[in-house]
Amino acid sequence: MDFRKPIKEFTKKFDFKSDFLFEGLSNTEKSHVQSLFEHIRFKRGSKLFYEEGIPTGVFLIEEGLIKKYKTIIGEQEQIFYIYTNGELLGYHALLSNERYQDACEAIEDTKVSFLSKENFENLLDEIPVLKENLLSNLAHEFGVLANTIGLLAQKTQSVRLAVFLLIMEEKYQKYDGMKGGIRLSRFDMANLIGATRESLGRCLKEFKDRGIINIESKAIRITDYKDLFERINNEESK
Amino acid sequence: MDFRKPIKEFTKKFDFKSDFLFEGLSNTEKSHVQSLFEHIRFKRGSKLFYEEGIPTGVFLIEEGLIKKYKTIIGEQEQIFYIYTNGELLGYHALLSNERYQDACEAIEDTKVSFLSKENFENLLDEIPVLKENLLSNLAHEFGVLANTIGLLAQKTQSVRLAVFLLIMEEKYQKYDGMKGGIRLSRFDMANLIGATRESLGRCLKEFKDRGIINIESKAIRITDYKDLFERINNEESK
DNA sequence: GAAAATATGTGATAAATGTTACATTTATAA
DNA sequence: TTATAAATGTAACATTTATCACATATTTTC
Repeated sequence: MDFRKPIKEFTKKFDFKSDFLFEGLSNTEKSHVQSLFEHIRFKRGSKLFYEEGIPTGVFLIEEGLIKKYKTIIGEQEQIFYIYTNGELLGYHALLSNERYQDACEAIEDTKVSFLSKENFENLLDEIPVLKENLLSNLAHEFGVLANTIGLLAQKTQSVRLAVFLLIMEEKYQKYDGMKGGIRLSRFDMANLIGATRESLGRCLKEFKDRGIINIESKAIRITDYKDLFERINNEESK
Repeated sequence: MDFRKPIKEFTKKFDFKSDFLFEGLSNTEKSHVQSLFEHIRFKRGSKLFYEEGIPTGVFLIEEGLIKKYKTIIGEQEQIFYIYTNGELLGYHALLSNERYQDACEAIEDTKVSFLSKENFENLLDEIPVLKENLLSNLAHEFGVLANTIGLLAQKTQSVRLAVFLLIMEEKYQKYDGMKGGIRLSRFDMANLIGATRESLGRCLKEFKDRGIINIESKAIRITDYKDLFERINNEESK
């Protein structure tokens, strides 16, 4: 039995799906949008924007992997989303006329198409369907974050890890076809699932010992999708 | 020293602030909006709408307390927001032309002003500032949910409880001036902070024994704001 | 390429949290 | 009102997770 389909169905709940934003545009409109893009590269570790920074425009990821995070309470940072190829980011601040409320940093070398604030706002006026799409996307994102809250509030670490492995596998699949496996830093990974680095390590080791995943020099590959998926669905909560 | 101000500053991070939605409207517009409202009551325990239900309109809470929750994975439900007086709810599904993605249930007797889907959509067309306000509010809500994710991912149960006590105190303040204290069921409270009912009970007891809160027949009152607030800010994370 | 800094792995231990089981209180319905 | 159900409190115990203290890679910098 193939678990790809039910897994995809499941991971959808944690996907912003912002790649549908340009759906419903005519070809003329699409190429108009295309013509306004400016292509920029970000090296691994560099930031696309900072918390409290003044919004400059939006970024469409051509190829890359980007973490979105924000400061909670003291100085602790929390990653709450990973973007990859085809996703649009940076529009929240523009839509609400506020400063950036979170930060974005490339966790792999990234190519983006940049659209300046001015061009973006013009486009929104010229192409009404774009504004509609953005609105429905914002509403959809609301559900994704709610699902994440539920996951963190109700599931044990190993289930949380199982979920994020499935999510990250798809992200890396889109990013580079999983050529080099999942290569998130252990810090980022622990942060994502709300665990300490050490606990995450132990969880990973257990998965490895059980033959669920394969780890070679940090790169993780899933070998037993069935186990991960059943673990998520069957395992009782906290 | 009064802790009210810094506490308010802090709890803002967990507040949807949807009560600003009608700001910027002229008096004529305001009374036009008013005229379209239909007044409805919901008894404690009754639902305003269900997950997967077809959106009928939006609800402005006149007086009440409402929990928003959704089903995560199996049949487990997760509460991720509590609405009170002055807040508008139910517009996500309308804006995205989807079914309701979550459910809302009155946890205290509630009076709402209901605006039908049709009237709501007409208003959005007639009063552009309303659409702008909704958009910025959606972007703001995004940040609130991200903060909640960080709280659940990084803080211990007792810190999470401290935060929710401060939040809930303000909600009840708006609802009935804290006349009867915080009266959330232990189930809902445990669900909100991502704990079991028993662990929550222990935490509450500890707070009570330390003189931080007062409990009389389920109703909770905060007696030591300073302690709660410092607990949140000083206590190291998980 | 060597040295320093950073990231990762691991084990012992402590602390936090969940589980089970049952008593007690409070709400609900007949 | 009484009977019944639901919610809450509590304690012993099991499990999960965090902390601490290092050893060992792996990267980065000069």
